[in-house]
Amino acid sequence: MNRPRHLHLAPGGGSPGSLRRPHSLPGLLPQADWQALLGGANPLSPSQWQQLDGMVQLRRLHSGEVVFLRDQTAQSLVAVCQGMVGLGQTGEGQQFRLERSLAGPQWLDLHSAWLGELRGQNAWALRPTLVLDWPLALARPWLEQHPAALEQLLRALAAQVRELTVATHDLMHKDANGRVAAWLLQHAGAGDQLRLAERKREIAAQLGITPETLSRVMRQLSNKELVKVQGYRIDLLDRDGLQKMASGKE
Amino acid sequence: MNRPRHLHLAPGGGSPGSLRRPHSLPGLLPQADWQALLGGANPLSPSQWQQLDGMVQLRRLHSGEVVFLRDQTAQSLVAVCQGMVGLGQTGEGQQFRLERSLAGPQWLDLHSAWLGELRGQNAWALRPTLVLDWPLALARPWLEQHPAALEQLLRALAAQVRELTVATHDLMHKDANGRVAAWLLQHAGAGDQLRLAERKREIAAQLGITPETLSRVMRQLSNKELVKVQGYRIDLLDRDGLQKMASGKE
DNA sequence: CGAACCCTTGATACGCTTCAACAAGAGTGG
DNA sequence: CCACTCTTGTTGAAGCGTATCAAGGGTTCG
Repeated sequence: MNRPRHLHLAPGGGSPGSLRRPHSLPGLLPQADWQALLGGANPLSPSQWQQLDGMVQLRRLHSGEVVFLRDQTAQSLVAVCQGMVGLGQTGEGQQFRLERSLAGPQWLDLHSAWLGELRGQNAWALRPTLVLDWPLALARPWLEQHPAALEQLLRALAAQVRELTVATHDLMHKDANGRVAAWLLQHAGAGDQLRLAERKREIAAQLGITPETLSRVMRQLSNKELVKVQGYRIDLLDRDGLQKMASGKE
Repeated sequence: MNRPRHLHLAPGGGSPGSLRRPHSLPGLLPQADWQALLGGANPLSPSQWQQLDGMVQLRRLHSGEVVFLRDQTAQSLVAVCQGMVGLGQTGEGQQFRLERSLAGPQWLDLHSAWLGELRGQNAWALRPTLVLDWPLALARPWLEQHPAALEQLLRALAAQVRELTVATHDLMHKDANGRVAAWLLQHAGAGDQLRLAERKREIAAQLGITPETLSRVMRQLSNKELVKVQGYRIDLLDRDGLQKMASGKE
């Protein structure tokens, strides 16, 4: 009912292979990474893995397919095991507008089911993706027997609160330059090189700006020799300068 | 080190009494409302109340006093028992910039301590306030013995995720008119009348706009006869019109 | 009374969006 | 192989929305 009709191929320019969208689902071995989702520091036992596998439902999704819709009642915890999922509202004309994207393995919607509310956002696969549904009716009693896992779930929820708090702060108080600079620093991690894993328009959407503005900002950063842009490959030339820009100064 | 020196009296106009800021702390009986914070549906027993009271530290704060600072390591769960607390970052010149305000009884910072990180935001009393600190080192073992309470905590965290998600969405996709309209509808609840419990500049800050813009938007709404403004008292005249404006249409 | 605070209103400036056009890459079908 | 289409990113010109700066009125406090 929605988005991509064909989705030939992804970006021009450097066009990293990771962005290609084949019609057939590649080797997504249908397996959940429970250690990443629930384990944390203390490892889970093989029997626990088995119990968990028995409770969940796995779905392999093509690029563009719906994970859930915002007016559906939430009765399960949802995670993306592999691939990438977009979260957002419906804009004009039934089209999805991206607000956030999550790469697996990561929890996708932990909060709605606990509140017994609607999902609140639409979720759809941004590329071939493996998604996990864990009905809360099964999860709740299991978690009561495994407080360590429950605490890990709580930690994941806490991390989301932190991320969203930062996001609202940036939207309120940073201009486009600052948000882009902050995004670059965050996604570069330790290294000074970074390869964009999403289309630029998707990055722009998550920063709350238009693709045109992102393009102009990148050129501006490039002119100031803060970064070097080659298609989807970006080198950070001046971290201090970027940091200053991300702080809103200058 | 910061904000109000005197804070004579609050707003002009209608000037609701709830906004006055006396120098002496009125009758804040130093008691935590555990039922609201941890109970939820199932009631807590008197012995549990006692245990909890023994673990926490209560602080009575004057208007403007600091609850915590953003570069402090979080080792406790913090809640507002009574009064009102502002959350935000430090702007230029060591001044606090409000981003969110929470009225008691409500959890203030549930997430930082679980992550073992810094607070990330400053928190200060917006009026005489009773604040609760619950060291995580004590809370964690107690919660393992009381899974129902832990689940309630998780629910509170989930509610914060939902709120923040809505906030980021609004900041990304709604203009000032839409955000104000949405705010009015949310805070009016069922009734068509609503009395502002904060200064207008604080409301504006939470909406990510300047006080000037808020004033202009209110006049615009008033001219369209969507609302009737009398100082700090606001009557909603046309909920459908406001809803339409909040949706971004028109 | 003056001082301090708040809200309001007006004029101006700036940032970003919108609209439009263009180039490049990649599939499609002749 | 070509032209054709559809995508993405880029660049430019115009316009809207909001911030900024400045001034004035209202209220409370000392």
